[in-house]
Amino acid sequence: MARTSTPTSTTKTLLKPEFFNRDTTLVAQELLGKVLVHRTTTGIISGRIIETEAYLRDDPASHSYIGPTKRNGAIFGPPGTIYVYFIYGMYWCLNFATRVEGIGEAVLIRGVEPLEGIALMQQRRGTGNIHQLSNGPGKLCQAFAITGEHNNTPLNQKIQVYDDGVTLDFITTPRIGITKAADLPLRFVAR
DNA sequence: GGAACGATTGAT
DNA sequence: TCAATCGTTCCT
Repeated sequence: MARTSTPTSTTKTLLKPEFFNRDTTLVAQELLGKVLVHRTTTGIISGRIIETEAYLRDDPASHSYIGPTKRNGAIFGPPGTIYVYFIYGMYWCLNFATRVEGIGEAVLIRGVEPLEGIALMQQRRGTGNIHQLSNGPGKLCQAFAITGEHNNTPLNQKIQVYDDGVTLDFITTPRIGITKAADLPLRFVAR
């Protein structure tokens, strides 16, 4: 993985809610290189974020488009609020709400590079292939043991994101798996 | 109350 | 290319 810069120290700074209280596209881009952590009862699982997508207001592809409901309420929560939704009857997907409370925008975490807890991820995913552990939104939630119980909870409780000084080059593409607003360049993938 | 569909994945 | 699988949404 190409890195445009490496950490100058081992400092790990937890992202504050204010990080998410900004332009959603910018947040999606800047989350690349940050480290996602889940402190589970069986151990710490972590990985570096390498793929994200932005979902905006007035965006037909966004779950928030229809306005606040019981399902999507977390998207309208305070910045950094965790939004986990169940999809295709089988998988969970992880998002972080952006902008001030009341604004329905979020960033979908689509892929991470495994760091800590790889054995736990392999166990949960049922494969030993490192490259198949968390390279998709449903896969990473399975690997990280992230489910609906985490929906609509604040950042930095059991699930955290920290900055260790790494920034990643990225490319921009249309979002995956959507039929509405499918042309918008709101997917960001680390090179 | 019923039917269609979805920000996915893995097998065929 | 397609089945798995079920909560949400939308239509009647």
